[in-house]
Amino acid sequence: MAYVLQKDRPDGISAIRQFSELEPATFSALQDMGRKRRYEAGQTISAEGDPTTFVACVLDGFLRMQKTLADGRQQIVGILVEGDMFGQVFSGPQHFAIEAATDTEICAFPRLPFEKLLTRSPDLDRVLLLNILNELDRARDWMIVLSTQKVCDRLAGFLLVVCSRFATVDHLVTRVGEGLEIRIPISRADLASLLGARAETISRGFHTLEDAGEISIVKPDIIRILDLKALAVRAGEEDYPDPSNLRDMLRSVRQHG
Amino acid sequence: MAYVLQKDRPDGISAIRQFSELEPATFSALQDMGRKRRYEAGQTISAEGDPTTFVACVLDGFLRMQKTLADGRQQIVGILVEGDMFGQVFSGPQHFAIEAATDTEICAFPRLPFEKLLTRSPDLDRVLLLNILNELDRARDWMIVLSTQKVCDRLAGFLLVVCSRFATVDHLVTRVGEGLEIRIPISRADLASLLGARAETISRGFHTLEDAGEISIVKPDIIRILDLKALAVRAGEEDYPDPSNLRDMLRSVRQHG
DNA sequence: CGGTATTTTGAGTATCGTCAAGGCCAGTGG
DNA sequence: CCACTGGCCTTGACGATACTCAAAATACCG
Repeated sequence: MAYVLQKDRPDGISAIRQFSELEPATFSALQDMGRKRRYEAGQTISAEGDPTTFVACVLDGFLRMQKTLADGRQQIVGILVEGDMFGQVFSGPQHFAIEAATDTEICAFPRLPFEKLLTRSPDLDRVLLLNILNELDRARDWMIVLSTQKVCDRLAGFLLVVCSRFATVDHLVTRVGEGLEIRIPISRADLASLLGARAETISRGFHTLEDAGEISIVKPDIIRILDLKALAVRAGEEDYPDPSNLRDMLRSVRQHG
Repeated sequence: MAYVLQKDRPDGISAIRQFSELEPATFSALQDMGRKRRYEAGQTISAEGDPTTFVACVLDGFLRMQKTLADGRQQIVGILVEGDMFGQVFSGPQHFAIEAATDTEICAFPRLPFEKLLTRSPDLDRVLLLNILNELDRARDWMIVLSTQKVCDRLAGFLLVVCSRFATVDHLVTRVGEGLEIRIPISRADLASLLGARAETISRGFHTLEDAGEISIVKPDIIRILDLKALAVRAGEEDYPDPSNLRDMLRSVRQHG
């Protein structure tokens, strides 16, 4: 398995902003124990119920966190993007399977050395705590999105989440003139699973939003946002424009088009 | 506001199992800074967007974590029970309001002293980390429950969650002969909000489950479980009987009836 | 340019939300 | 002791929404 070094960004964990705040000693210890791994779209990185042998950090690509239901359906409970960590620390086996949704690169740390480093590095402990708090926030935001009754409203919520949280990731969100253009990195079927609906309904939902003049479907996976406010209303966002989100959004999204 | 001491359990944070693992110095520092507070059902403990001035731990009762949507509806994203902590550490204002669902007693720690203690007490840091990881697990379990299509299936998932996670709380779950009897501590309306449905639909769902012979509605808030396996299948639990859950369940539920 | 996977569209059915009315229970006051 | 009241739960009828299954259209890839 040959590693292809990416020239346009720092190598390995240096690319992850949150690790740059670590003390040099901790950082280099982490760097020494980390091993890069690549996975192709569709590969399983960690199965449900596996004892966790490593803690990892996503460098590039998109991962699905999912659970297999009794009837065989796969329910997606979250998407992992660059900078996200997974593999439970201090806990037993994982409750969810991790699969590559696209080609993916991660940095894996063997669990025991990592925990050992953790106990003597308050700075790493802090980074981890913040990471988990962030995860928790996202999980709850997701619950709000999922709590919406109509599928188009969930779609609106999804688009807003991508705008705010995934804005800094890859080139998912770009500014095109007045509006924003979003690339949806996963298939309709995955999106349907994520939003608790069927692919057909997702499709209809997108076209409903388009007919309402709130978005424009450039290509199936490229959505242009025409009326951010209308989407926010659909999603039930009380405080539009969400100050923190919008600030993040505008700070991180540079003029690309 | 007179505090009524409860005689059948240790006072204050001593009652919370997870704190008993702290080192004595940390524990007593925590005990010194903690202040008990009581709230009546319906009172708001912390509003959405409030800057968090304290971190707290639930001693008794049930709290709602909720968000007010644009249309004024209240969406519940979680229930807090004894031992749960809330009030974000190291983060900005809260994203959700905290309200008392029943009469409630909490122990509040002023935020700054708490964080100060936290930075010099790795044991407290560990407890907090575990608490947050636990929260994250629960949030994801909820997402699985919410991802179910039909409301009766979500109800089934809810009942299982109560059995596993809330088994140790108060006297919510008791064994009655062969089966389990569950007390539902919140109203139909709250339950509906939690499960993303209407109170009417929740009612119909319970009666559908009763007609199917899987539960028996003893009183509106007392549900007897007749067919745990059928509920698990509805909820999409692949691995019935869920080993960890069932073990917890049987370990913690003593013969009461 | 063809073959495959994905997305979209269509028609029929099941489920849920909505609105309105009725029933149950506890607390209150006669 | 009983009637009254208010809150909550339940039931019924109808419209809206989403799921299912099937087929067509489009995009993707060599």
